[in-house]
This record gives sequence, structure tokens and C-alpha cells, in this order.
Amino acid sequence: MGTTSKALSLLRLFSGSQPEIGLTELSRQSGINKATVYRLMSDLAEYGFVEQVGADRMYRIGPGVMRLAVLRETSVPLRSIAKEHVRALAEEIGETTHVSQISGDELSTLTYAYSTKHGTRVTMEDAERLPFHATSSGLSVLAYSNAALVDSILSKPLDKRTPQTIVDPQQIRDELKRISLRGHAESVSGFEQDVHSVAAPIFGGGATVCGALAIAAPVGRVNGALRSRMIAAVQDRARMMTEMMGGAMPVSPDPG
Amino acid sequence: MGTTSKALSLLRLFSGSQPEIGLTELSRQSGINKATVYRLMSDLAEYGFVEQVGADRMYRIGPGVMRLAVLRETSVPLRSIAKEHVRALAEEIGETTHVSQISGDELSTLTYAYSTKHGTRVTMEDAERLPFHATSSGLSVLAYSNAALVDSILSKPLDKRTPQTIVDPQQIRDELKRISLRGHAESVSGFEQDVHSVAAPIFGGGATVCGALAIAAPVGRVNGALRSRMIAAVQDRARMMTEMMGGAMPVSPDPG
DNA sequence: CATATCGGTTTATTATATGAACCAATGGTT
DNA sequence: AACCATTGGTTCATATAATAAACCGATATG
Repeated sequence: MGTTSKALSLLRLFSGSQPEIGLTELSRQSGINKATVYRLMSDLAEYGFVEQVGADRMYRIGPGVMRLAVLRETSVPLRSIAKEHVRALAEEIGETTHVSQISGDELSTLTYAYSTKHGTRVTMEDAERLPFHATSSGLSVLAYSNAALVDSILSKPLDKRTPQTIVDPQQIRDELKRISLRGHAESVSGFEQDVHSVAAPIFGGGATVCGALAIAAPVGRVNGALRSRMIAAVQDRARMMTEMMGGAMPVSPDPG
Repeated sequence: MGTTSKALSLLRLFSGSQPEIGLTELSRQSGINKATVYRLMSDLAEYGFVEQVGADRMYRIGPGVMRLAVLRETSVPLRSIAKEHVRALAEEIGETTHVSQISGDELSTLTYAYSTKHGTRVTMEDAERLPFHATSSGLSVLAYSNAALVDSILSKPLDKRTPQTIVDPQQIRDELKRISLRGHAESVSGFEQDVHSVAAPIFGGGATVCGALAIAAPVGRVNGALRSRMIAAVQDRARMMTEMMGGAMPVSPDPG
């Protein structure tokens, strides 16, 4: 593993549930020597990617990423487009909604919204990382991705998140075919127990898939009627988002 | 210069006016060997910090930064707070406004807003990088920064952006003292010709300065009345933003 | 058709990253 | 107050990983 990769992998350790991490803890979780971590974090800090805060000198994500984020949003305004739709959809359906984008070999949640209609709801974490194979969002994206990405994902061992998670590559490939015919993906307790989710892909410029819109509800609340509404609404909204992204659905589903 | 620093410095080359850069161009502008740039960009791409797009395989900022940006905004919501104030202030004064944040040894523009009141206006660039010594924003930040940052900035050679740019360290230190007494900074044609700007610092948790709010108007339009309004408004808004950040103005100005 | 430029690759060379051991400081616990 | 366990940070001999010149094939340009 190269030095640069090591430095970048350290950034991946930060998450919504762990927004600040100390030097020793970074070393422990990454498996990288403490002295090395120190030097890498110093480099990252110099460029504003992390900053040290408080008396205990914990590290957190720094201001430098905001500059890059502004640039990114200018060319690919997925997040700003997503925000409004996610809110409206949550209100319309009365369940939790979220948009996630492809980022390497996983999805990362861009934004999400809760509905206040029910006392219980599926909860999300800020900037949560979602595996492709175990979420409706991931499957909906894979169904429209090129063969290279699908192969790369399915060739690695797949994490069995719950007893219901499908980890057999062939079974997943079959499912991907069905998804590309229907235009939406569905997952019942595949990622988190008791969560029923439906998702539809979002396309950017050039009919390439860039992320997914999803609705997630507690399993017990999803009856036939709600399920139909969820599927119809998520597909409808995803289509609207694709349009605003200047993208287009591929004419015939990618066979990959 | 370490490998990590090299990789991160490549990211700094991307800007609003140059959102996509090719391999050879990256090598040229960074002064780093092409083969090295290739490997570094491959590493960055693997972690989603850049992505290649189009037939000519140009690089642009990738989706990975959005995940980090979401995390950053959760702990330091400067940008979301800034957006509304910048808009309101632009409307109130009828001139261009912007908020920038400290990012290493420079400021980077988080968000800005134009007013439609006049046909001419000061224009901004997305994610523009602003030097400390030549902008009212930078000076207002420095005036409330610790001595270490001030020394580090003033010890390096200062770029004379315009004939009016002050580049003498001692002259700048004198000005910083005055700024910390008044609570705002002012710059006439110090960064761009014919631009008159006023700025006030924004403080985050622990009374530490984290950025600045600024108003920028064409020099010819700034008469005594407008100038007074600009100064009063920028200070007022910056105070509001500081409050929303959970920050506080330092009781006595930092002597640094 | 010749030339230039592009993204990407190879390879011997060497500069750079590494990690065990070590500090000093902090904060509980006995 | 003495003690132990942690923390962030530093040192330096060692060895691994980064580097740059030359090269390749493809595309575009005159």
C-alpha cells in the first residue's frame, strides 16, 4: 500500500459516529504505525484536510475539504438537487428518504430526510457508507453500472450484514437483471434488520449512473399499498432528479 | 516535499476557472514528473478524491470529498450558516458579499452572493483562494489570529497583487492593530484593481477566528454614506454569524 | 504523411517512508 | 503522593517505496 493511499485511508476512518479521532486511535484502527500516522496527519493538516481541536488534540475533518466540495458541486450538483427532493419525498411518503452517490467501491450518503408522520422511523447517519451488495440503493446503482464495476464489487468477499443479506454473486447478478427491467431495487432487512427499502438510480451526464434515491421504512409498516406508493414515488422522483442533473436513463439497460 | 504533500498539492491546482485538468497539464503546473503525477492521481482516484471524465480523460474533483464535506459541516456548519447571511447582506447593501474560511496559509471562499441592484458588480469565482495580506477578509482574520499564524504568514514573501497591495510586514502589523481596535478591515484595490472591500471576522467555538464576512464594491461607487453602511452592516452580520456558530468575540483583542 | 501531444507504462536508481524504542505530559487509582 | 496506564509526539538506523527518463500506442494537427 502506497504512502498516499495510507494517508487517504486515514480520512475514511472519520464518520458521523466518529467525527473526532485521536492519534493513537487512528493508528490502532488503521493498523499503521503511530509515527507514520503522525506524519501523515501532519501532512493532511498542512493542507487543511484535517485539523486538531481541543486540549486532547483530537483530529477532525478540516476546512480544506469545503473548498473542494464547492468545486465538486459546481460541476456535479447532485447534493443541492438531492436536498429538496429528499425532503419532499419524505413528506409525501411519510418515511425516511436518502440520496447516496457512488464513491469508489461503495456508496456514501449525501443527504437524508425524516418524516414526522410516525413515531418510529429508520434513522440514518451523516455521511454513512453503504455497501453495494446489501442495500437497495447499491443494487439499483449496480444494475445500471458497467460490467467492470460489477465484476470488481462481486469478485471481493461480500459482507453478510444480516441473516437476510444475499452474498452469492450469481444470485446478485440475477437480481440485477430483474432490477434493470423494473427500474427499481428492493431490499428487506438486507442491510439493517427490520428495514424495508426501495431505491431507484439517478443518472448524470451521458446516461451514466451516479447515485440512487431511496425510501426506507420499518418492515412492519410496509403493506401492499404503501409498498406500491413507495416504488412509484421513488422512481418518479429519481427520474426528476436525473432530469435536473442533465442526465438521461439509458435506452436499453446495460447488460453488465 | 513528502509524497503525501505532493498528492495533496495536486488537488490545490483545481479551481473554479480550472475545474478539469489533464495529466500532462497537472505535471506541468505542479512541476512533478508525469509518471509520478499519474500514480498520485490514481491513488487519489481510488479514494474518490478525483475522477476521470470524458474521452480526453481529464481529472476533476471526485465524489469522495462530498462525504468529508458532510462530516465537516456537521461539526462546523459555517457554510450553511454563511449562505443565508451572505444572501441577505447582498440584498441589503446592493453589493457583492462573500464568506471565506481559514484553510492553512490562505482563505478559501465558501459562498458568495451578488446583488442585482447595479449593472456592474464585483464578481467572484467558485472556491476562490484569497491571500491573507492582500484582502480585507484576510486582514480581518489575521487581526484576531494567534501570533504563530501571523508570523508564519508575514515571514514569507508577500505577493504584490496590485500597485496598491501592502507587502511590508511591519506596515501590515500596524494595520492589524488598528483593525482589532475597530473590529473590521478595509482594502481598496489591494487584491483586484477597482475593488473596495470591507470585512469582519467570524468566530467559532472558543472565541477562535474561523473566517470572515466581506462586502466588495466597485471603488467608484463607494462614497462616504455607502462606506458607513457597509462597515456597519458587515460587522453586524458577522456578529450574528459568530453567535450562530456558537462562538464569541474575544474579550480583548489578541495582541498577536 | 510527418509531427506533436496526449495518457499511460516500464525500470534501474535513490530518496524517502518506516517502526521500535523513547520522551514528556496527563489523568486516574490506590 | 507514588504509581501505572495512556496520551501525543520524536528519534534514527534500516529497508521499502517513490522517482524520473525513456518509451509506447493512440489521437489530433498541419
